[in-house]
Amino acid sequence: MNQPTNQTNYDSRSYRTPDGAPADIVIFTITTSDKNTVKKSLPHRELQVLLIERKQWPFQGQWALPGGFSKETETIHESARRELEEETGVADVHIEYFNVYSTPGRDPRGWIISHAYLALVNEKLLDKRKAADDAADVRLFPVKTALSMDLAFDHRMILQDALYRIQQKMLTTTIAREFLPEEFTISELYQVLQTVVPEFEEKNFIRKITSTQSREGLIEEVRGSSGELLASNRYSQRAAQLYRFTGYEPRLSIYS
Amino acid sequence: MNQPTNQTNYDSRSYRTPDGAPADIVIFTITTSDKNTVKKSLPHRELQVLLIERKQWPFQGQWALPGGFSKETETIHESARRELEEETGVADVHIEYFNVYSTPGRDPRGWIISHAYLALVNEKLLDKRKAADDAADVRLFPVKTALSMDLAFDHRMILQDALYRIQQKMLTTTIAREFLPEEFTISELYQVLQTVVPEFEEKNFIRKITSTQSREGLIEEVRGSSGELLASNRYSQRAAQLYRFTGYEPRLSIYS
DNA sequence: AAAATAGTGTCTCTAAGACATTATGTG
DNA sequence: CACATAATGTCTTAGAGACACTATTTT
Repeated sequence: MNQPTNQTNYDSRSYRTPDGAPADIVIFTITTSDKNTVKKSLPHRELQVLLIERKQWPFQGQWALPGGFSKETETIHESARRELEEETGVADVHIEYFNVYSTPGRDPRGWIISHAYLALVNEKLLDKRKAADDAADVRLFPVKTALSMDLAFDHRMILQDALYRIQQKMLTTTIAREFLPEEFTISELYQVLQTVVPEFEEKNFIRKITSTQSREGLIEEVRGSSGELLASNRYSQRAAQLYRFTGYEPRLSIYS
Repeated sequence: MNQPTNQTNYDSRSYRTPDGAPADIVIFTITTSDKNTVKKSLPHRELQVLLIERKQWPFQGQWALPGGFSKETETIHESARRELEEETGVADVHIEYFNVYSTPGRDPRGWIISHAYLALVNEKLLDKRKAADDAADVRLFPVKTALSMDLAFDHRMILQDALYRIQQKMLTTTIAREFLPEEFTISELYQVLQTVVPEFEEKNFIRKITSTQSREGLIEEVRGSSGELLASNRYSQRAAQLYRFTGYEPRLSIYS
């Protein structure tokens, strides 16, 4: 690309250069499964991560984060999105960059600098893929389980860092929406938050989240065509008010 | 490093590999200069960024962020710290990674993936360096000025992203401490916040920051050996109470 | 009626926010 | 005494936090 003329004495070949710049992706989803209770009840939810079993050296037979080498003609971000689509069959989901891993020796193939992304994929979207190729070498694991496994490379650390990041983001942004349908009940939202951040606990959550002044329109009631409030009884006998995110993202500050 | 034996058919030389993985560093500082008022007064503060003038192709003669290629034997983080120390003469300051830049063609020297760090350096620490080598090719620029300049590579965008990040962090963490002495007055803290985030405005700032319950020990009064409160009259006739950060970092949440 | 979730009533306490007022010490 | 910053007084409003209580619908 536009090589200048006075390229006096620069030659990249005179330096040792990296052997690759892959993107690795921590793909999170939340699975839901019905509790077998007498009545309708809230489902059991669990935070899962997608792993693939390596077929070749190095770390053959071990589980690893999906990922792949980026090409000269794309940004690493594009590489990550491509990889995500290959593994899950979905595009246009939340994907964000969070760290780089470059400890010497982290990859026996050479000097390989890994760029770690995290993606949040709604279970609904993953289901399609599952039907298509139910390969035994691509599986969802509960995050807790994955963290106790002997993963390839430094992927355990990457997963740990990703978990920390998603927990932080879950409480400070509205990414919880990625795990929810467009319209959801307060209980669903609360469950999702608790699934990702087990320590999160707010008594009177419904009170806080719906108080007008402070939350100032983070979520809003869903109304029908004639303005009446809409509710759902997916999870309970008594129908619950449906809400949706408004698109408003509060700015947080420790000084106000 | 520990090459396994069954390295069946992997050869990194069969792929196109990157030509370098540098770290670029956005070094922020806040300069203070006395206003010429009749009485003692708060100084004028300005957010500055350190730039260096390029001596070679490419972008010869243009200003750029300090940075350098990372080596195979170090992490990129170590590379960034090394670079920071070379340019400023200081170690052990706040430095954090924030993004990667990999748009094809961003560097005419080839496929070069830049890792962007931001560092916060106290003006006091930079002064030492200034005396040592006052090279005209290393200078502080007000951030606003730097953003209007034609910087080398995609450094304008990197600077823009770094500014956004530091503004966010300034309000959600206690990094303001990096720009303050150990012991500071409420006005100093407020000034630093406003210097980095001009939109930040809190009437009754002193009330909020010192109210016990909500801030719950973010800062604390400085006391002398016999327990008496210590104050400073650096900036005013009436001495102001000195405070220090406690080390406590509040966890923020939009849901509570 | 019991189960399971949804939502309200009510109370106390304390912070938020606004704004005027007072305090301090020196050129 | 005027200047420039520091800090308090006072008032209103409203949320936070806790917990008991009521509501809804199906098996």
